[in-house]
Formats: sequence, structure tokens, C-alpha cells
Amino acid sequence: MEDLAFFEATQAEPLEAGAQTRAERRDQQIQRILEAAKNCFVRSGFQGASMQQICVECGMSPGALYRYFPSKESIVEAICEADRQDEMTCFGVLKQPQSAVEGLVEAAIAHILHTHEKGSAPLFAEMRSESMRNEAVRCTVDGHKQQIANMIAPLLKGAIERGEIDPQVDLQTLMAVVMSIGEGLAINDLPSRGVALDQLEIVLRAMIVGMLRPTGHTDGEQSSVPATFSSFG
Amino acid sequence: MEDLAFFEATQAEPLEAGAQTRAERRDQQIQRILEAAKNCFVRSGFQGASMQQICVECGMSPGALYRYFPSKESIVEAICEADRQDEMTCFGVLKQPQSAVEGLVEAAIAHILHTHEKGSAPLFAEMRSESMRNEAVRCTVDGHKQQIANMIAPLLKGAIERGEIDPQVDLQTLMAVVMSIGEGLAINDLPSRGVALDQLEIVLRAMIVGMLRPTGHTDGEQSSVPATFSSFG
DNA sequence: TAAGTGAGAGCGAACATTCGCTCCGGAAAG
DNA sequence: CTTTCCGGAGCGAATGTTCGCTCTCACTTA
Repeated sequence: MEDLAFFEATQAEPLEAGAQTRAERRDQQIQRILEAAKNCFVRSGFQGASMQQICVECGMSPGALYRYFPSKESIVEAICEADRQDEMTCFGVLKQPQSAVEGLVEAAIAHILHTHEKGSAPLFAEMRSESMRNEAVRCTVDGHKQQIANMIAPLLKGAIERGEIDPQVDLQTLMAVVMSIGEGLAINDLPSRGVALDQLEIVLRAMIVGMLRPTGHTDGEQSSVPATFSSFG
Repeated sequence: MEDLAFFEATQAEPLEAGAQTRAERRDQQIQRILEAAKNCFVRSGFQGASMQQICVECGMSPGALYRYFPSKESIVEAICEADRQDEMTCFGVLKQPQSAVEGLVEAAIAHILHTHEKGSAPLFAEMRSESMRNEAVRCTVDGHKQQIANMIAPLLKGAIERGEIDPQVDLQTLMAVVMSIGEGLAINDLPSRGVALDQLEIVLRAMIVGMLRPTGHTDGEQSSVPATFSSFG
């Protein structure tokens, strides 16, 4: 009962100066929680991070935190959703590409660069493994993939119509491979492992060019199914 | 106090008949624990799965289980190590390849097929995210990568000497990209998403051929650095 | 008999969540 | 303009549960 001033201090301090509406303040607090939670999740994983850690990180009591999110699970979902939307911003290149090859190369580089700069590879890895057992996270991840697929599909379809791609190639397979590759490149965060972006671009472009023009470049076998493991399927 | 026979049953049942030494029995129990733990980890993640769940899954009491593994962490490490060794078995192709292209294609397909058949994609995803915060798991994963890299490197180096690969390409970058791609393909478990293996092989071969012969196939720009994002590095 | 093995109760700690409470800004009432 | 009142915001102790792990003791086997 003696230090009533304590409450005043902690309550007023974290907010920046200036008048703001209730809703603005609320949004601000939510962002504060999400940022703190993201740090904790990157550090300890979705399951390893505790609500108490998140409380410490954002300077809130559990009671306060639960006024903004009804459960830990809901924070996880919000984080995943935010990360998904953030990652979508770097695929604007796909809307006005010079060609299918250039569109894919630029998108790949942009994706890699974005993941590297935001340091979101650990969170992405966490999302990927969580999506294998958590329904909500799986929906978010799949929705994300579907959005990207919806951007790539017309790009490749247009390229097929313009004769830039061998029409024999299965579009479904091609898209699955392209997206898997993008994922593998992003999750490995090559720039932070010392891979130079210009070198990376050279290899990626060569690879994509080869992928989109499969016939006429293989060693001697121009015909449809080239041997080795074709018996599985 | 009335059904003492129950305990006898649960204790003797899980072991198969026939005389066996103590060491044999011990190995058998360890395998039983590891298999149970793997199921639990795939279902709930390393952090989400509890020792009690593992106990139920392998029909053991905690006291018994802790006789074989000193901690949950040690089980995680053992699982990762076993998975790593298991996964290495499918890269035998890289030792006697017809060519760099064929070696990589066959290795990729074998890797994808192996991951698909063993259903080890979820465990792999879990390992990947755990490796970002767990020292021991990181060492295992990195060791695994290094082993694969050590198999791929001479393959590509030999190909360079034989003139199969453009010497301008940076070997380090090429290896990083190749391995990232393999990871992306395996973690996505394309066969279970309806991608046919023969179609996959066509796309992969075209891609690898393009990657290993970057010059002379790009559209008009044979020279070293082809434009777009080259300013980063 | 001596060593190995397993069951299951139990440990303290940590977990996600809830509780009762105080505080504060602003609207309503006087 | 003052007073009253309301509800959002915040606190931190406390809830019951579950965690990884240990202990004791009975049983089996060589």
C-alpha cells in the first residue's frame, strides 16, 4: 500500500508521447506483444517459449497480455499470419516480368534477400515444422503457398503459350519444383553462409533457363522419358 | 493386489522368444524406445512430446526408460543421429556416377524417394528448426551436410577438370545451391503431393544440366555477370 | 546370492491460464 | 465546472496441470 507511485510509472512509461485514441493504443500494444513473441519464438521455438518469457520481453504482466490474446496459440497464429503477409510483399516482381526466366530469377533473389534481411529463416523453419502438426499453422502456410502459386501459374502459362517453355513439361510438376527450390534456398539463408548474391544469381538463372527449356540441351537424349528412375510413379 | 499376473505379462510380453544375452536385450530395448520416441516426436515435435507419452508408446515406466537414456535431450540426439545415418545410405550413387549430371539426378531422386518412403519429412523439418537453437542437433545436421558435401565436391571437381562444367562457376555457390535444392525437395515430400517421379526426373535433369553449363545457353548474354541484382554481395 | 531390470509413486519446477484487484480516461449526471 | 461512474488496462499472486526426472522396492536372471 505504500508505493502506489510504482503503478503510475510502469503504466505510462512504455507508450510514446502524444495524444492517441484507445484503438491506436490497443494496436500499438498488440504490435509490441507480437514483436516480443516473435523474438521469443525465434529464440526458443513455438513450444519452447513460455508466456512468462513473452511477458518479460514485452514488459507486461500475464494478466495484461491475456487482455489482447486469448491464448498462446492465438499469438502463434497471429505471428504466422503476419509473417506470411510480410513475405508476400517481396513478390511484386512477378506481376510485370520481362520473361518467365527473369521473373523467376528476380523473385527468387528477392525472396532470398528478404528472408536474409529480416532474419526470418528460423521463424520460417519453425512454421514449417509446426505446420505438420498444427491445423491453423498448416492452413496459413498452405494459403501462403497457394497465393504464390497463383502468381507463378499465369507467368508460366503465358510463357508456354509464347513458346518460351517446352509444352511437354508438366506445369504442376514444374511449379512444385520451383516452389520447393525457393523454400530450400530461403530456409538455408545462403547469404549469411557466405554465398555472394551475384554468384547466386548466375547459378539460379542458368538453372531456371535449363528447367524451362528441357529439350535440346540434354546430352543426346531428346526424346520424352530419359531413362533412369522412370519406373516409379 | 489381486492381479499380480498383469505385471508379469506386461514385463515379459514385449520381448520376443528365445534365449538372448543381456547386451542383446539391452540393444533391443533401446531400439524400442527410439522407435516410440520417433513416433512421438513426429506427432508432437521434440518439445511438444513428453517423456510420459514416450513411456506409454513403448510400454515402459519412466524408471525403466531412464535406465537406457539419461535425459530426454539424449533421446533427441540419438534420434537425430540415427536419422542422419539412415539418410546417408541413399547417397551411394555418388560414388560411381556416370557423370556429374547423372550422379546429381540420381542422388536427388534417391533422396526424395527415401524421404518419402520412410515418411521422414516431418522429422527432418523438426530437426531443421531444432538445429537453430539446439547445439547438439545443429552439430548433427551440419555434420550430415558436410558428409554430403564431401561426396558432391569431388564429383563436381572432377567434372570441372573433364570440362563438363563451366570453370567460371563458383564451386562453393554451386554446392550450396545444389544442397539447398535437395533439402527443399525432400522437406516438401513431392511424391505425396501427387508429383510423379518420372515427371520430376525430367525437370530435375533439365535443371541440373542448365546449372552445370551456364554459358552458351542464356539468352544472348554470354559474358560474366548478367545484370540484375549484381550490386549486392 | 548378486546384478540387472522395471514399476510406479513422487519430487520440485515450470507451464498456460485465471483471479481479484487497482488504476485511469472520459462520458454522464448533477 | 464538479462529481459520479463505467469499462478498458494492467498487475502479480495463485490456480491446477504437466513437465523432466528420481527414488524405492520388488522381481527376474545368471
